[in-house]
Amino acid sequence: MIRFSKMADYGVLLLGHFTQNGNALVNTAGLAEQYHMPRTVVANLLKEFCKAGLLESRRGLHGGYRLLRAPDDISLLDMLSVIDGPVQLTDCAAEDIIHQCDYSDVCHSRSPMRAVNQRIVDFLGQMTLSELMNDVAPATIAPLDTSTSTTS
Amino acid sequence: MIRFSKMADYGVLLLGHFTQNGNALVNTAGLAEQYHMPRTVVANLLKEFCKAGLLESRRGLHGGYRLLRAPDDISLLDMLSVIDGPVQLTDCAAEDIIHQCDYSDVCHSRSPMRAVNQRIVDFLGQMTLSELMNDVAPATIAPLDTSTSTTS
DNA sequence: CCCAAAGAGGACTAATCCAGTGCTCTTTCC
DNA sequence: GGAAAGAGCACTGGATTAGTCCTCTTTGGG
Ligand code: FES
Ligand code: FES
Repeated sequence: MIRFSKMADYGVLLLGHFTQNGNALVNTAGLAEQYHMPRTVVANLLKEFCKAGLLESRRGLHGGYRLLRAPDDISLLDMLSVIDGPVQLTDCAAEDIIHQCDYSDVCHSRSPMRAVNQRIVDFLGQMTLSELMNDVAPATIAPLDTSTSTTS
Repeated sequence: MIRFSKMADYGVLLLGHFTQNGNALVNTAGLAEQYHMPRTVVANLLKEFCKAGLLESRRGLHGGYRLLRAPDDISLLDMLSVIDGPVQLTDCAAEDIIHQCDYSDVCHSRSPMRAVNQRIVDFLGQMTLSELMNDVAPATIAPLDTSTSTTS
């Protein structure tokens, strides 16, 4: 089954919460209780988002987290990248891979696969946190264009 | 890292090979050698594709596999489904899930997430094996449409 | 001034999943 | 009848992931 990690699910849920709280500070314990998730898991996730610059934190008594960027300036890709790392559907899908993989001599789909990967990355990058919370329908992903070359 | 399984990579590579061989029978040992993959792995993959109706097999001496459907009638989604199972980016992304997940009471992104999932499924479903072998550029994935509802 | 509440930063563990292996059975051809 | 090839499983070792735990720092309040 092709799936984001469970942590990513949690992460989206939690970040979603911050869009509903203005810029008030929200603490780990409260979130863990409200979303019935393990406290430690929530703590780890928020720490990661904080390091990645999606949230800002306030330590000490009455501390907590709040969004650092606007909900429509945070993409699904941003969130996923923090937790699941880059979208790299196949080994040689990474944009910056120059050195060929073990199968480059016999593989004829390197370039199309990279293009597929890029389409999905772009799509996830266009999907914002606000849209995720607003029940909108995502755009469709256009099929491959068999004559134009839009990627490297 | 968000990734298809390694087996899926192998699978695409192998199916790709069949597009270049007309309808000649190709056997496991030969493929394994040519693609320097473990014989057992190739065998397992081809068996799966065969069960799924993408390949047909001929047993016995001089047996082997060949494509059962035309290369432009086999989508990337077909191949991935056989090996990695359904694309279900989050637990509640499955189309047929009626019963709500553990977080449905606090989650506001169920519907958009399912739509995201569906867009990706559609995209993978449009990508054919021929296109994968022809170095074409995949279509773009259009951004979310915030007014129209194109999904359930 | 000291304590409690909260985040920071790691390391760690248990359980799950996946890639790869192995074996036996059946089919087919010569 | 024997060898080559696929069918059908069940299994294992290693990697990955979910979740835990502990200690340190920061902050505010009494
Ligand atoms: S699998 Fe790496 S070049 Fe195709
Ligand atoms: S996570 Fe299941 S309803 Fe949103």
